[in-house]
Formats: sequence, structure tokens, C-alpha cells
Amino acid sequence: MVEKWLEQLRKNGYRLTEARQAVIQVIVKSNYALTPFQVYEAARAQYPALGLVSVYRTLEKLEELKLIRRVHQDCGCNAYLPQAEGHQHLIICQKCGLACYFEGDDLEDLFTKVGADHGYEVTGHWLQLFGTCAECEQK
Amino acid sequence: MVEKWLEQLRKNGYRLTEARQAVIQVIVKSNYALTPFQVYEAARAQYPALGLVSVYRTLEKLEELKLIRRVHQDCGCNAYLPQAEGHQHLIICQKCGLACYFEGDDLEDLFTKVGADHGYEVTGHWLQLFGTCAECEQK
DNA sequence: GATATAATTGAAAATGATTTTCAATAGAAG
DNA sequence: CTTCTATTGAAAATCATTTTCAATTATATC
Repeated sequence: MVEKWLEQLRKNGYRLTEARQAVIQVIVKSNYALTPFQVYEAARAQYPALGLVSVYRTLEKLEELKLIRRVHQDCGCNAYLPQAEGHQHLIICQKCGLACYFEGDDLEDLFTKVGADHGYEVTGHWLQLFGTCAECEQK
Repeated sequence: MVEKWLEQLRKNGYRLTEARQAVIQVIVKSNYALTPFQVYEAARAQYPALGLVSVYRTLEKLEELKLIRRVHQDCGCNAYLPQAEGHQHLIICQKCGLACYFEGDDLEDLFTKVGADHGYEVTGHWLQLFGTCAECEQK
């Protein structure tokens, strides 16, 4: 998976630097939305010379290549998750932050219709569920 | 409508100041999500002594009383709209920003089920549609 | 491998939005 | 009208993010 991301960077003319690899390593396999600072802290374990600025710049490129996506929440809109394949939506646990994707193909038509009923040509949507994950539910 | 909001403020022990009335007047009837600065600029037409800080403080209280809600978009997450009655979702025109609410009662069950399929107890959701409004469509 | 060159880096400064501080002001109640 | 306290606007502080810039380093070429 890391390889795929590195390949994407290379294919688009970006260099494979230590800073970028450290950032990717942290976020590529995360089930939790991470802020730039959280990525910074975690990635410094592997590459202590890393600067926070490079985290911002790397996240920007990964988002541009659609390898990650920004996650919006009440508590802030500056956290990132790996982007899912195809068209998927998020469920996020409000206790521990565990994130999980689900398919939502069947919703598209519904949204198009609802929009049309109100005079809008629907071109996109945001859907995100909040709840409690199985593990947090037990406690 | 303005009266209802003022009543809500009074009922909760807040004073009815000129600053607050100016802010309310601007946002209460808006079909467009407004940033604190946009509210500030518009409200100063009515009450020139208004400070930006008071706009922030008033928006905070209106949100707390659930009279307005924050709107998240790619271009920023600091704009506000009047809150709709009951459980409604938003459609926003990507060209002019015109916002419109629609009912979404029938979606609740679906979301609960999708969550359960992934081991989550769903407690809330965000749904927002993006598109082009009828007027912008013509151009 | 050594070299050239342009992208990338980290640190520091700048920016922009938001929050806090504080003395002055003005609602609300008596 | 007076008292009391919430609220105000201005200025300063804060926080996340972006820009600037000289030094570094990945990559292509020799």
C-alpha cells in the first residue's frame, strides 16, 4: 500500500523523500482521522528531522492525488484519512474515533431525485454517520 | 421570526442588545451561508458601532440555542445558516451558494441499518447535497 | 560513482481566523 | 433614577496554516 502511494507520487513527478515516506507510513494504514500535528508527532518517531511544514505540504499533495481525504467533524475539520476505493461513505465512532467506510451506491439516485424535487441539479454529496463502535459500545 | 429568536435569547437570560439584534436581523432570513465577517459587514449597515467580536459571540449563542447551524463546505467550514425545523438536510448551489432544506426522515432507518452492518450504533449523521440551482442552471 | 540542477527541506516570519483580556458601556430590575 | 452585572469594542494573544528563504538532497546525466 505504501508502495502504491509512493508510485503515485513518482508518476506525478514528485520526489520520494524521507519526509514524505515518513508521513505516508503514518497515514496510509490509519483507521483514525489524523490532524497534521498528529501525523507530525507520529512520523517523527521514524524520521526525527521532520518539520511540521513538510507534513502540511505532503498532505496537500496526497489530497491532490486523492490518496487521502479531509474529514469534517464538530470538533474540527483538519483531520485526514486514507481515501477509500470507489464511492464510499464514513462512519466514525464518537468515543474512540474509529473510522470505517461503507458502500453507498444505491443512495445516488435517491439524492438526484431529492435535488430535482427542489430545482437543483445534484452534482455531489457528503454523507457521514456518527455513532459508537462495537468495542466502545461494550464499555 | 426575529421576534422568536429574541424571545429565545431573553428566555435563556441573555440581554437584547443592539449588537445582537443587528446580527440576528442579517442571518435570520438568509438563504446563503454567511461567515462571521459577512455577517459583520452586513449588520454594520444597521448598527455601525458593531464589533466583529460581538458577531462571533452572538453566533456562538445562536448556535448554542440551535437557531443557527454551521455549514461545512470544501471552501470553508465557518459559515452559518438558520437552522431548519425538524430534521432536515441541505442542498447548496455550487455557483451562487443558494441553500435549501429538504426532509430526510426516511433516511434514518437506512443509516441505522448500514451502521449496524458494520458494528456501529448510529447516533447521528451529516448529509449535504451539492449541485446547481434552477436559476444558475439556465445560464 | 561524481556532478549538475531543480525540487524539497526545516526554521522563522507572516498571515488569517478566532479567542481572550479589560476597562467602558448599556440593558434590566428595582 | 440608580444599581448591578452582562455585554460591548478595541487591542492583544492565540492557534492553525502559509509563505519566504537559504541550505539540502533526490534524481538525471555524465
